[in-house]
Amino acid sequence: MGAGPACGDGRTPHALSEMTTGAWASRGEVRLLEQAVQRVVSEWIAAEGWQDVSEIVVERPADHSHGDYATPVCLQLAKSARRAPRVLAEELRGRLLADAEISELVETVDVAGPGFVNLTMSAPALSGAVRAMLAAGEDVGRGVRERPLHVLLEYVSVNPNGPLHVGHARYAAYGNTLSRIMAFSGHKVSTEFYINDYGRQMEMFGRSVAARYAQALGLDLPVPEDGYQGEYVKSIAAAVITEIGDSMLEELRIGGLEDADSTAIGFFRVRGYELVLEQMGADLESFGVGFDRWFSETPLHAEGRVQETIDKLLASGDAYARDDAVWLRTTPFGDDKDRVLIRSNERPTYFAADIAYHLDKLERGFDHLINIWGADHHGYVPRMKAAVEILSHDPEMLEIIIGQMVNLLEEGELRQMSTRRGEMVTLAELVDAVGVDAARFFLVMRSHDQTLDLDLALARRQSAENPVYYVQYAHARIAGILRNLPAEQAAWLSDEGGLVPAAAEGLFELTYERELIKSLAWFPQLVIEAADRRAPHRVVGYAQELAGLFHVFYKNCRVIGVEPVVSRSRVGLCLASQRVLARCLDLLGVSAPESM
RNA sequence: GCGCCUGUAGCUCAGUCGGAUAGAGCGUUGGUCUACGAAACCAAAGGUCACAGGUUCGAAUCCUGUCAGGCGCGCCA
Repeated sequence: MGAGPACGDGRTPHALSEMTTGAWASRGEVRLLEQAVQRVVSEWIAAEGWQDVSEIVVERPADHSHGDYATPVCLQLAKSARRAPRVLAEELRGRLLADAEISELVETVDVAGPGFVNLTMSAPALSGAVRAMLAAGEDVGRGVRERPLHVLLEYVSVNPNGPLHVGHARYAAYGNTLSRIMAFSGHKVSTEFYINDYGRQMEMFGRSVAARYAQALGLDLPVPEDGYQGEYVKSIAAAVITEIGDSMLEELRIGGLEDADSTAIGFFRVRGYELVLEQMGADLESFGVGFDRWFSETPLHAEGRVQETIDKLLASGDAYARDDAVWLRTTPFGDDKDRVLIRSNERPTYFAADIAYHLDKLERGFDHLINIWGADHHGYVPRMKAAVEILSHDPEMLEIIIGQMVNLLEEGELRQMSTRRGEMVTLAELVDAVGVDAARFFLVMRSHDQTLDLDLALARRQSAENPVYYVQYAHARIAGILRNLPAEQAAWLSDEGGLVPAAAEGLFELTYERELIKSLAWFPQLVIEAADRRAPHRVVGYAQELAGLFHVFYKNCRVIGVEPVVSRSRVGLCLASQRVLARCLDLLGVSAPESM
């Protein structure tokens, strides 16, 4: 796969959706029942000569009375086999029970409903799963890819002309969490912030800083009509004054703000954006978001690389001149119209620089490029994908993830944000209000293509009831339990391998234990799904489910003061639960407290 | 007008690429700490999955149309 014609459904790039398994599973410590069932079914289909089904579904039924695993495959096969689903299900049941591998892992195999085959795990399968998790240690759930990809993930990427607001915070949290998940799932991920430090918006920003600088020194230069009115610009101007005093004032008095190429305006633009960028880096860092590289747009222009890229496109015939401008031929690749690279005033467009940037990415040899953009840029997607396809000849090389917006509410009232008017709630303010953990958890809790309502007043007031604490509490609770184990029991922890026997009387026979183990055993697959579907919010949902199952288990199952074998195995279950919870929180960039 | 995203409980949202009786949190009501952490647990109430057709053994999920909301449709970035 990978080299053939595009066959993706547009939601998952086919290059990334190859079959994979968690490390501890693929090492053979646990033979996943699911895979064994799939094997038996496909052998059966081949033997009978039936038409293959697209995927042999083996799922965890929502209803526990339907067993631990279930497959509806007989319903799908009925037509091709020309036999009643329940008859097929009975035959499959026999085949499953006759299989050496499955019979060991399975307690019961039942035919139910219109033709489902339901399986329940055997005690050895349950204890084997826990033993394998403990053996994997901190790496439990880490994925191994048959073909790991080196992915470049670009996100946040804004004009450095103002503080990051909560909309940016969402993309920062999403992108950072995604990078952690993809890396943990077995890919190699590099992250990058593209600094849009060039162009008209930045010139306007430079003028705005200059105006505030002049004003602070008693020269009445008004901030331009389309300039940046926010208070933070005054702070920047003040910072500049402490650095250079009034040494730029005279030049502003003479030259004013009009000439963008003047040394004064240029100075304020550059110094202003450096200060903003510094703050951005600090804010992101304290938010748990770091980048492998910060890539500045300006050198692409200064070093002539934008022009080189355009020349290359002209030479290949993908670009052409018309109406005093230069255009890129993007329509053959699904765009509505061709796009301008060089304006009739001879200045290159933002798009032209972005192409040069993406050419740079391609030349660095990544297998796959991912950009995360806000919904307000989605109209830009077809031209960018067209450009990368022209450069790479691979329509799937670039994947653009569109994140929907954040609606900021205050007591249910919508608050509009505008960087230019300086009306916004910043990332830093959000973190001050609710803390990093709650902010990150909340921002990735929902699917990225759902607009997110964030009520600041509510978030502030309910901070003690935030769902993040539910998960953190489960982790802290386990830590507390293990910390307070009596000496004899505490000694068990030094021999994790000996905690859970392969089989014993009373071992994991309660529903609470079984449900918890099943959920834990699902984790490696959850990681793969969250990574391949670019869906960090699944990790949140999973962590909540797991925490809930642990709380119920703990409420109903004594860990200490029961049969030694049962007691030891439950300590093992606590330990495995704690590790998986800690890993989930780590993937989300949320702390896993030992106590709270 | 065209394109993208969305429409599921009072509110905010999940829903394992088409599976069995649609779930969670918050909110509401009522229970549970003289054995390991009550930031927890248990129970109750609450649904025309926007609407109408279609595809099939089976649809919240896929297709078509309608309605509603958000975003976009520059030689701005």
